[in-house]
Amino acid sequence: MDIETATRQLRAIGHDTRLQLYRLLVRAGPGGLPVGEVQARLGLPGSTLSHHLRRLVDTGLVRQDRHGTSLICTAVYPAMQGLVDYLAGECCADAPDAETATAPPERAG
Amino acid sequence: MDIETATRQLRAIGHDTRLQLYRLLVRAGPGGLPVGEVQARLGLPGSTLSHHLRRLVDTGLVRQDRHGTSLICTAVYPAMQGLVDYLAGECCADAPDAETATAPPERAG
DNA sequence: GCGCTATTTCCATGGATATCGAAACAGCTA
DNA sequence: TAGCTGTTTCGATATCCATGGAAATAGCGC
Repeated sequence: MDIETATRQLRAIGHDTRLQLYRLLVRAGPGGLPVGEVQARLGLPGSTLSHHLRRLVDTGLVRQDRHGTSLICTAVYPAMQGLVDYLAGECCADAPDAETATAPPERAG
Repeated sequence: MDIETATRQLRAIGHDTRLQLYRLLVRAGPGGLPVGEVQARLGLPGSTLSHHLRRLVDTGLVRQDRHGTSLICTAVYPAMQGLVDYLAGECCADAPDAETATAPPERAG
């Protein structure tokens, strides 16, 4: 997990509609949901939804698989897990001794 | 932690410069760093840095305290902890049974 | 191939963000 | 008060982002 990937994923879910969308897919479970179903539940125009979905897919947080004419959207759990792990490990250590314990030596300075 | 706060915080760190900035403050520990020191380390113009810092302070991820003429910036650990907790709990449960545990009845089917 | 449903791309528009120089402001010291 | 250092606000510009209607594409069944 590099910092660039992290920021892109963070920005992807840093939007009300997209976070709701992602939550919906997470709760739908491994079976996922077709785009049309998501559209019906969130009440969004197709083009807008497609735009947001693309963003999530693009950053690896969501996967899409064809199933007939429908496109099934599924939350990619490991991706979010990796992001949470990154935040907790790299950024969220609640003590400065993390520098000597888990954090790599400061490269920037 | 409501979804609106979550998205705002996510968007705040969903930016390369701001995530680097936040990491820097986390690694600096509870003692924090003055703005000038951060500016020197990241090599940013003061106005740009101030803009980003304001964003982080505004969302509660960073705190600022006067110390003479310097302004000490400190990472607010509980804020990030809350965000990580929210992501892990609300969004990152790898099973649909989260619906029966915490989810509202949006289970239209 | 034709028609049907599901989904995306195209295009335009309005709004938010990022950037940074210049000037203003805050607090200390003499 | 004058002057110094540290930090923010002002102002302007370029860029990215969000939104959604209309047209195009993808796959299925006949």
